Amino acid sequence: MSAPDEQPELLPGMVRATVKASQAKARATRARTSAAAAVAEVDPVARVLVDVPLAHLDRPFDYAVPATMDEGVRPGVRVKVRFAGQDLDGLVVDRGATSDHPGTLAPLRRLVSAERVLSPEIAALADDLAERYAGSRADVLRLAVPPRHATAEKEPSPPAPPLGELPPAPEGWADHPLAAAYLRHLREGGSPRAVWGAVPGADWPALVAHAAAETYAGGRGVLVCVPDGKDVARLERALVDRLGEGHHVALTAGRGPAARYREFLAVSRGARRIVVGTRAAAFAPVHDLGLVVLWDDGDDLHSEPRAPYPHVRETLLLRAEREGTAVLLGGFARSVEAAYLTRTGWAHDLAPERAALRRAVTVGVAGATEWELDRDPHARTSRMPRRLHESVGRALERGPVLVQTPRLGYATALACERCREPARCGRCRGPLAIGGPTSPPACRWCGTPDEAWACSACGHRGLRAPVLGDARTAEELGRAFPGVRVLTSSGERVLAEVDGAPAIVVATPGAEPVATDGYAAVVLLDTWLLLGRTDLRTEEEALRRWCNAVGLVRPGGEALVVGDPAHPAVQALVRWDPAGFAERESAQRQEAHLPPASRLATITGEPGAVDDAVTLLAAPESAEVLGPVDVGEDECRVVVRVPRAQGPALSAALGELQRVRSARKLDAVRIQVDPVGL
DNA sequence: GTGCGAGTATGA
DNA sequence: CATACTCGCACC
Repeated sequence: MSAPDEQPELLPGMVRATVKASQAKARATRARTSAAAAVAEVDPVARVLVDVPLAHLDRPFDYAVPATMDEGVRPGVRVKVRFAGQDLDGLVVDRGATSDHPGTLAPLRRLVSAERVLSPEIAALADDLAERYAGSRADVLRLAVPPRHATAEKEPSPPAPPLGELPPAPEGWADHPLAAAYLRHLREGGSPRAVWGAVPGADWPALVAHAAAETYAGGRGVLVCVPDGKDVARLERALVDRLGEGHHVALTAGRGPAARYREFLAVSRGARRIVVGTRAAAFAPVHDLGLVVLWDDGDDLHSEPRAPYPHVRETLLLRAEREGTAVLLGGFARSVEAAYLTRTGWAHDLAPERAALRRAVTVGVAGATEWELDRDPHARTSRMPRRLHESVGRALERGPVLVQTPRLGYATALACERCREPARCGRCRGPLAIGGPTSPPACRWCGTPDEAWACSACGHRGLRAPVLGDARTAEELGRAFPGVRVLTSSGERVLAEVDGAPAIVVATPGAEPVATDGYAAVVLLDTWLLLGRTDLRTEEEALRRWCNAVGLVRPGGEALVVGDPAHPAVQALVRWDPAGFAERESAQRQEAHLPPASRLATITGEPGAVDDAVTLLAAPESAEVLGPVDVGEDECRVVVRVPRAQGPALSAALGELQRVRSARKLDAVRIQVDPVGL
């Protein structure tokens, strides 16, 4: 903050005068026993982001820096300030000689700690994200800066050891023609951006660790975000294999506040410059950030459930642009958003060679339709057609077999027992579901019970709950393959890893254990169930889950899909073409004015408040307002949609709306920009 | 959100 | 005219 040339000495002097006046006034009016503290000689003004939940107060406020705190008050430190009659937490974002505030400045109440927990980069990121998601900086900062732990803060953060000789590079990158150039750029300090489609069976943690090591060896920091703790553990092991101990930290939820803060400090102090973690790690203040990596960006664990609901992909891409870093967006599957990045040329496509894919896995479809499956005597007991049963039997001689089955209760809708036609309400066509063990099936939309249901397609009167769940599946498979070890991994009891011995491993999507040397075969059961949902991302999400399971196969292994070979998502899996699928999906969404070619936002709340908000919203000309629709709990929701180019204008309008509503004390509405599930 | 001053209602 | 209350707005 430097004074303009034409007023060299004037501004600082003015501020000092103002501050002194404020102290005089405070003395006079309150007649405190102790004299008001002197103010710092140089840069007596601290700009502070105060932790207030109100949108219209979401901006820095200026405070006078007492001389006693002169040393410690620097950008990024925590302070306590008097604000609207209460003592609140704040973060110093800047210090300067002058203030724009016309009144007198209150002094900082207390310097909580001289530890600089908010770097300028993360402060800027919080600005970007608050703007983008129409939320407040305070909310973003609550996600970005972990709670202080005084004991952990007293401990020093030992520096990372010198980088030793690196082991030979893993082979997997050779399957991607562009990878060598990409990795070279990383090492040389460049900022290449790529969307990477991993080959099934690839040891992706080793490949990510290699990319991280190249960047690190070139003198820069790395940030890797993965969906869950299981992936963090895998990546940690890969990083240690590659670089040795002590070069990275893991930032995950559920490791306790002390550990969390200790690891955060190791990063903010620059003692560690490689970070791997789950979504909270996206905010890690890595020094000299050179590369951000996001694995499986389609996993909805990357979507933050707390306001303002930022998505890790968005957070990392904003950082990459602002901090000029390289980007690696990897996965076995490809999200529509990732496809959009390659389509617009924002990122390169680090696609695998066709030949490598052919070597990696053979995907076959078994049991053409569920109808056929039902007529097959084998399928009666195991939901597996004979051909599949034989393949699994053979694969079991070579190693473990993964069987993916949809989670119990994943789809609660009922279907015709005979032809699998989804059961629909006779009145409103909504899905029928079982309310409880004794109640008759009822419509999930209008609530009408239907005791005399008959299938509209075949006239059959029997209903089946389509999901059998992993426990039942495991039991059936145990009977079908006597003497074979059957393990399950789902829900509360998730296995991280299984050994190479023959076993049937039944897992729900996302809970698949890694096999030490990969699975001899991967079987996908009940694929029609994952496709039975009706939301926007059903097919993309189903394909993602299948690809992630098939990704665990050992090189040269096989995958078997029980499903409809004519379905586009099943075809994309068989041909292993998630990129092409995402590309087509992306084009379709563009035609239908859906994200990512459009930007959507939802406004949710009491009907009156939502209605009011829509009236108040100064949306861009091109905006469409859809709804409101009832979403239960006396709440309703509208969707606002604009072409992507108008996205920033929509965000700005929504932000302004929140500030106006907060200032006028109107009933709160919840705003979500680009919500994942719609 | 809280605190405060202006403005309005109410009553001795 | 004194006191009690609501309303609106600033909050550094």
